Amino acid sequence: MSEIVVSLPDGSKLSVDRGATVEDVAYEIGPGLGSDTIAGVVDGDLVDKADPVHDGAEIVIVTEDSDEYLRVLRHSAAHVFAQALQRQYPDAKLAIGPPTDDGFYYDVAGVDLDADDLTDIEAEMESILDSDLPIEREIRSRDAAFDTYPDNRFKREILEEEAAGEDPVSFYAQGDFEDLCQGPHVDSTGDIGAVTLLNISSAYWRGDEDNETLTRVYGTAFESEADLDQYLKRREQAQERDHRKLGQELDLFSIPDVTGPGLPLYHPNGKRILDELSDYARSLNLDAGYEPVETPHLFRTELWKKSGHYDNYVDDMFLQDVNDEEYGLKPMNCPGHATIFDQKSWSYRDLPVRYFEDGKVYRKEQRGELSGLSRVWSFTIDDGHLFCRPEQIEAEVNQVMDAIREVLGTFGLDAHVALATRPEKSVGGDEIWEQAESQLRSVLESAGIDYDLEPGDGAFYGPKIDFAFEDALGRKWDGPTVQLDFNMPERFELTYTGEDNADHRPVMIHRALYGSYERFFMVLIEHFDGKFPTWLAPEQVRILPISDDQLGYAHRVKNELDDFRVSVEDRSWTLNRKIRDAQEERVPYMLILGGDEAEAGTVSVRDRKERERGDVAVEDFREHLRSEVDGRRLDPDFIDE
RNA sequence: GCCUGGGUAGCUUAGCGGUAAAGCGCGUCCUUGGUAAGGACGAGACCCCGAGUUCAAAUCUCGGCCUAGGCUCCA
Repeated sequence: MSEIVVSLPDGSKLSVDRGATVEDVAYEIGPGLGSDTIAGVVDGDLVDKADPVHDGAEIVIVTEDSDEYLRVLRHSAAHVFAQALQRQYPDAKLAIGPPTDDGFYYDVAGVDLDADDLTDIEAEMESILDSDLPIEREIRSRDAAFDTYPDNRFKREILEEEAAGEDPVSFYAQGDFEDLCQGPHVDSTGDIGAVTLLNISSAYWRGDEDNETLTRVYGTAFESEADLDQYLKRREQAQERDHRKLGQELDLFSIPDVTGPGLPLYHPNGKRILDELSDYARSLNLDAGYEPVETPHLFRTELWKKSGHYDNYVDDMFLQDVNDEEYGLKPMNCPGHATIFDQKSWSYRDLPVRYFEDGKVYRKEQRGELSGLSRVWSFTIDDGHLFCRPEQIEAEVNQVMDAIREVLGTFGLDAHVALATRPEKSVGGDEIWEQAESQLRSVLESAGIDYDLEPGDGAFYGPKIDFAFEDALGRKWDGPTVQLDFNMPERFELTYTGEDNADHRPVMIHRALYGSYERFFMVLIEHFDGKFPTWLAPEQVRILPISDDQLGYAHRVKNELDDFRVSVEDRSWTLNRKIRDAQEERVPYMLILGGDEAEAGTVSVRDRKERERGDVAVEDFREHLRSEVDGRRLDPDFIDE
């Protein structure tokens, strides 16, 4: 019998018989591993342990201790859901039910479910786990597979497309249930320690909005009840951090019905934070050689016809007739900035030219997409555009990346970085695209940044580097960005005079350090759980007199701290009550003043981390505050010292 | 835009055919307190909007608006 060679995670090679399965490989490595094998990863794909391996394959053996094991277990949990559903709703048509990053879902048709029904299904699932049904792989011919699903067009479609040409195909069976499936699965339903169904929603068949809508049930599963409880607890805590909830509780912003959807109102507390963010971005931009500009909110649509946005996005623009002429609220700031650039002639010596503006834009996003501050109709971009010579791209992008990384560092934020390259429909020649993409890649690599390559995901006008943040519920949102643009300079016929005294086309770079203030604010609220660093906190210090007798002294202390956002608590409450209120509002520092302090001319400091220090000179506290705020430090650290 | 839930005092929610209830917040008074809720009294609601069913609608039906979770989209 001939042999083939496979490679293992530690880089070693192993010879096995041709036709060997994943499980055979595991036994070859060691009998203990062989018997523990649940599944395998072959060339990056999760497969059943009974799948054959091929010559040169990279093999990872999956056991109960592997990272992939939870995925396998959740896939099996999806089958258990389907089994339970079919028992209670025999007419339900199963479509597809894969594992996800933190659970599974199953899309089904032909049932009318609501959230209350999930309880019963869950109970049925529990009983399937208790029955500890063996999960067995069955190989069936194509014809037999089609016969299994005489009236389930989803499964038939999967056989025709995903499993095109496969014969035989695999099924997995457990008790009274079977499902067309590639696997892998755990050995028995009893191996699934804990399951729960989380919510019910809908999805288009194959994610195409022209297709029918299926009912999607989300759930998750773990090896043990304890793991599940921990997950549910963490999920609950995350919901407590939701920026919409905190925005309400901390009086930061609101989006009332009367103002229209996706049109947020910033209250004084929220606006103070936005102003600090804006000042910070402005100082970074000024240091980096940007010049502030300002453009109006309303323009002739002429401008967007010229930029090309009108053709592509007219349905998402807010338009208005003025004296029989069409105007529109700006959906982008770049055409305005390009037009400023175009108002005079430039020498190559002047480049790069860099403009920035906190520019409010208006986009009529799909109604179902609006969500708190994450996706809105009116938002402000910390928008910068720079115009440079092609050979300056790398240096400029580098500078922008440095600024973005400084911002992330200041807030202690993590972001996913992606390089998005040329899409199918694009403008600009091959040469400039290749040059630009390689410059972006070289910036990322020389900075040692981990990034995902997203081929074909660039804008039609140029490649880009995007930074994405996760919200409290684990959803990803785009934030800071650097985008090259070969289109706009062309459309606006922007030029500069080169050394050769001829006209040349500049490259335009769009960049934002935050993305939009709205979304960045959302990220910060959730990231800090409302406990903003002192420099951002709407109220930095609250003075709590123990009784009304100290009110006079409290106001004198406030005056000594008038560089900062300080208030005096003058409600006639007990000290405990005052502390509780300040604590719940996440005020970084409380100064507690009683008779002793008033007499000594000192203050007693408590921070929101519940640490205290008495007998502090106001002067010392003020100096500390100055350095903490100017240093944009993350946590109140007076009491660390 | 699509699917499924939901909209009741400033906030969080209960009530689900007989015109409204609680906690917090707010106001007044008492209390003047030493590191996370002192007490009493009081004010506060076109029960999202419009139409329909009914002797009677916050409650049932339909439409609209807003909202939540997905899906689709995102210059």
